[in-house]
Amino acid sequence: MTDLDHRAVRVRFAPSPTGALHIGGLRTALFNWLFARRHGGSVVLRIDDTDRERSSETYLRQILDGFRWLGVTFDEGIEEGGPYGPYRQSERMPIYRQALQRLLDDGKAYPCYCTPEELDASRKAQLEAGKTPRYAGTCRRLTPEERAAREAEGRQPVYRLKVDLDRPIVVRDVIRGDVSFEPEQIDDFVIMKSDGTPTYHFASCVDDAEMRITHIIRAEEHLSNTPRHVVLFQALGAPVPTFAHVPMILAPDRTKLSKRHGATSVDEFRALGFLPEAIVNYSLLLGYAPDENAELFTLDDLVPTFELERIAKHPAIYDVNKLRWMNGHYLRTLSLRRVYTYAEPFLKAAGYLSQNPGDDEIALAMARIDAVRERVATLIELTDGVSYFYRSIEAYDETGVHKHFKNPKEVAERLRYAAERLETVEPWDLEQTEQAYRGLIDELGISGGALIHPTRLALSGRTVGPGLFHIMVLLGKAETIRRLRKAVQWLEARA
RNA sequence: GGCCCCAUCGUCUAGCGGCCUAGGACGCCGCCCUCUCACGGCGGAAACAGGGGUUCGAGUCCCCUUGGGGUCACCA
Repeated sequence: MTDLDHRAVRVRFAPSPTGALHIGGLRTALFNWLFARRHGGSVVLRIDDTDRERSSETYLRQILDGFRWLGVTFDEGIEEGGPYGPYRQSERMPIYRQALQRLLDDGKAYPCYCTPEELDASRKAQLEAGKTPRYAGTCRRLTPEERAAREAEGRQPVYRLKVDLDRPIVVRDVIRGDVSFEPEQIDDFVIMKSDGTPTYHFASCVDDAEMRITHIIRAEEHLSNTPRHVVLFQALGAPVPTFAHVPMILAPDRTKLSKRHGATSVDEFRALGFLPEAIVNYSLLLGYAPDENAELFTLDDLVPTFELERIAKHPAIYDVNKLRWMNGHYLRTLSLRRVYTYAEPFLKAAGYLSQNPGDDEIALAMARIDAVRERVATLIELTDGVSYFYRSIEAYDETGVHKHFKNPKEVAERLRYAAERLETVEPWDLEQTEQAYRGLIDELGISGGALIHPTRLALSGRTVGPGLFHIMVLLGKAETIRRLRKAVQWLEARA
């Protein structure tokens, strides 16, 4: 183990492409990345796709694409290559077979012909008796004749690791300290399935050994499996890596994250209009506290001081509310250019932007985004927030009508004056429009709100939004006046 | 059920024996700013799961209880 300390740090993130990359997986990947960067080591992205049934190329693409979007990079992996490839377990079958053969030759593994039914029955019985189910070891004691007989029957065996322990297995975990497991907890477990593919435990350990992984940073759900892995590394004659089991992220109902909990995957958050900066920052904040009170940070900020020891031991429940707040924070503090880039696909999808917007179109969009971004939390809301700049108003907000279009006749008259007054405004900017309005308000001897609120409703259809004169400028003179007149008509029809 | 991990405001957390009448953030409530909504600023309510020890002294160490989570597959 001490020889590990002298080797360059090598960590891996090994997702199984059987589902989307969720926020917990992302955080684990980020911890790996941070640890590698902190110690000048390498991160490898390995794909655990030994389950051919459930693995899909679609999920794999999604995961890869998600990391790209988030700006998370790997040093070795299925796309970047590297000296320890292939990095896809489905392409490493010969390696597992060789590893098994070595174990067989050393007498450390043996074929097992028990049927699933037999095993199941035995397991159930033990479970009911309140014991940890263990494989009885029947096939371990098979004579060559018995073995040959079963082969002759055409039975395809699984292969089990021969586990003989005379003392507890101690897992050295950086986050939790030493965790000890009694020998009777670990039986002769299966390492190769009857179809010739390795089990997760086997593939994972063989690869970690072959790829010279020094630290295994993964989710806590694997802690209970770890003594098996320790035994496997030893059987393979490989150094045992240092472990760090990071706590899980739970849904608000305190159970494991799943589809029924709404958005939990990176893709979903992305579609909902969350920014990479916020997703990365927030997921890290769940269980990691860099400094006393630091909450807003980037991945790079964390590198110089990152320590696995600072990761929380207890599971965290994620809170969309705080993510929303954080997203809003990035929406209003990131450069306008960047926010525009993130918003662009949303605006295009809504039909507000053309497929290849010109400079003027982009400049106007940016100005509109800038006016709205400090009052929204997501890109979806941002898109909604600028909607009335791009399409005419289909309806006036109901409570707004109640409040500001209360006396149709009176309001119509005021808005007509306003339209007339605005005709004369030149240049059409913040100062001139406001001056014109203030003047009119004075002349009419009314409160500012009495003219401003109905105008906002007339121009945007809403009661909330950017400052009124900002709206006017961003809408343009002609459109502002057109909407005012339209409101006048609407009001007169109701007077 | 066996085994393993965990336990500070509703949520994320700071705290590694005295600096804690427990700090910060989100959310919530008030006030200020103000043409609305936000943003921002100021203030407030809100937690050491319970019980035993150890110690001059325990949120911090130990034990038990309770609670939560994980794991016990030819799934990863």
